Amino acid sequence: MGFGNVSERRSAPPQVGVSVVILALGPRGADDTGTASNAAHSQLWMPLVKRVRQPFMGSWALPGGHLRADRSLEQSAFEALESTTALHPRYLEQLYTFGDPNRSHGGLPMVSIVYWALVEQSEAVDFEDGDNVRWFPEHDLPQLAFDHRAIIDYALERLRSKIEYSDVATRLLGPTFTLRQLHDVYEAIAGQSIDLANFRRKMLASGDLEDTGEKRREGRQRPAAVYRYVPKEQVNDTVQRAGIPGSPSSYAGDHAVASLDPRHNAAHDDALAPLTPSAQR
Amino acid sequence: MGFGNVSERRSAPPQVGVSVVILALGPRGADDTGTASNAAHSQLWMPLVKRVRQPFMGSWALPGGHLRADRSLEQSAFEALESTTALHPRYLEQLYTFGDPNRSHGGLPMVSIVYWALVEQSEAVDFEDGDNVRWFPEHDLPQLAFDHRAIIDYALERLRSKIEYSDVATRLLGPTFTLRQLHDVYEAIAGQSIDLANFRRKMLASGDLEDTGEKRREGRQRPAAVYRYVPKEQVNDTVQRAGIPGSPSSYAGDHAVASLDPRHNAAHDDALAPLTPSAQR
DNA sequence: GCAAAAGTGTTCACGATACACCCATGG
DNA sequence: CCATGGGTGTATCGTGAACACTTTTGC
Repeated sequence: MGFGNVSERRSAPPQVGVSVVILALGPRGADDTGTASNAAHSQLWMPLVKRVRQPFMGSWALPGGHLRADRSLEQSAFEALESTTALHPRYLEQLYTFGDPNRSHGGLPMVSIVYWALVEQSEAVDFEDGDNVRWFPEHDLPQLAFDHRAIIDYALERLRSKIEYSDVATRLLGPTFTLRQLHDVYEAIAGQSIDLANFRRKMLASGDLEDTGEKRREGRQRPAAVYRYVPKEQVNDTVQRAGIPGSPSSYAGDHAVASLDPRHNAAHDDALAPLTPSAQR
Repeated sequence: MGFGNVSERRSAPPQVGVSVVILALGPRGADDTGTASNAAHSQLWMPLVKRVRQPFMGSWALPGGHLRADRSLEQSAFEALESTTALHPRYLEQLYTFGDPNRSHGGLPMVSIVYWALVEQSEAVDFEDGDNVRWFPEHDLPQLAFDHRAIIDYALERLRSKIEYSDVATRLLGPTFTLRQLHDVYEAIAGQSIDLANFRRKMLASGDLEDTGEKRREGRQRPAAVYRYVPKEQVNDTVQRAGIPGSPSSYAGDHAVASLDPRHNAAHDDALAPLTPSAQR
């Protein structure tokens, strides 16, 4: 597969791959090394893989894989995620496509279609490290290969903005949760304290939380009510378009995946596609 | 360039290209055909090109082009835009990457990295149609090739959400404008009437509009003050990352390109990259 | 001076914030 | 019975929507 000469190689299309930023809520108050990060809140953690070839051999990098012509981008992202980390995301959304010619710093030009995923805490609860995959807390990342550091920052930005108008926060928890747990997620993502009383009211007022009737005791005092996320009426025309962002869908069985409107890019926005699509918002 | 057999072709990577959704503000009240669309506001128009090969030969489609390993994605999008329509965008941002295996409906699997662009009204003021390129109003689009209709809808969604927290609206006008002109843009994009008094106050309160001192007469009555968009203080660390969304930059000379935070997608968000980057928000 | 558009003022409803408070539970 | 966290009440503030109003211009 050799190219003829330099100019042919220049006008040739670049290589294309998929990468995934995977995020999970870290253990309560765990700060790993005693870094200066505020130990009050939980932190977001993510798995990274060690590169075994040049360039950036030995550096940590985002899990990734190849594209296949018979798979949707999302499926490719899902497979890359699953094969490298064996995790099952509760949320998966395209983040951005990176293709700057010099992002590979000496390697061949590479276009990366990047997705971001959320997995629930219990999936990674032990934050077990394999041979070539290891979990790192958001505030204590190692040196990263390529432009992966910037990509992660962008994913975190997206998460932070998206938490305000979608249900992404619930995807870091299990299918049911207490208001305090949800509150913790919001604080972890925002990185600052949020008034619990007002938070509670706002969440309940949204109408998207359904009381399961169940009670759960987190600490050693009074048990809290357990809720489930149930998006309100899906006022939506049935215009369904495969692989089109803004069309959310179910995933891996019963895990609904949020959509969003592309504010800011909103903008930007989409959701899982593989299974039964069902619109929202 | 033939592949060996079916299974090889399946696991092979798909073809990759760039496409661009180009939007401009249509002439005042022009409705082309007397369709049922509310003739009160202006409308958004976009140029499409006629396909000259299968699949979808003869259908209208988004302007597009190839990727080159020695160009950034944005540059490739810019070149595709320029070579097919000869337009100079005042805004260019990555929209989304589409790669569903059956979006080509019989053609080879194709991944499209789609950008969206805004050009100012005067650039396309005559909405002149070339041989194979023609302008269409948002509410009177022809049958489109591939999934391009859905892509356009998504671009419009993005524009509509992004207008609320960025300066995209001004990119549909020239460098200076009256509040009424800006108001018209907002109404065209929103598709509904907006209280002019409140709109005026809100815009001025944002602090991003600077009175040029100039006066301009649109109709035949009292001339209006002319403003220029001047983003407030750029409170931003100098962390600059090439090709990373959220980092806006200048373009084609003096045309600054807006950034955004990725709400909704924000999605979703980035801006021009080629020239001197300078952050915002 | 009249029509049309530019530009200002005033009111109201609602949502977000701050913070005081009561209730349920386990030890 | 008391400490801890669950859960509620309430006053205040700022923003956006509605709409009445004044001012400036051209004919």
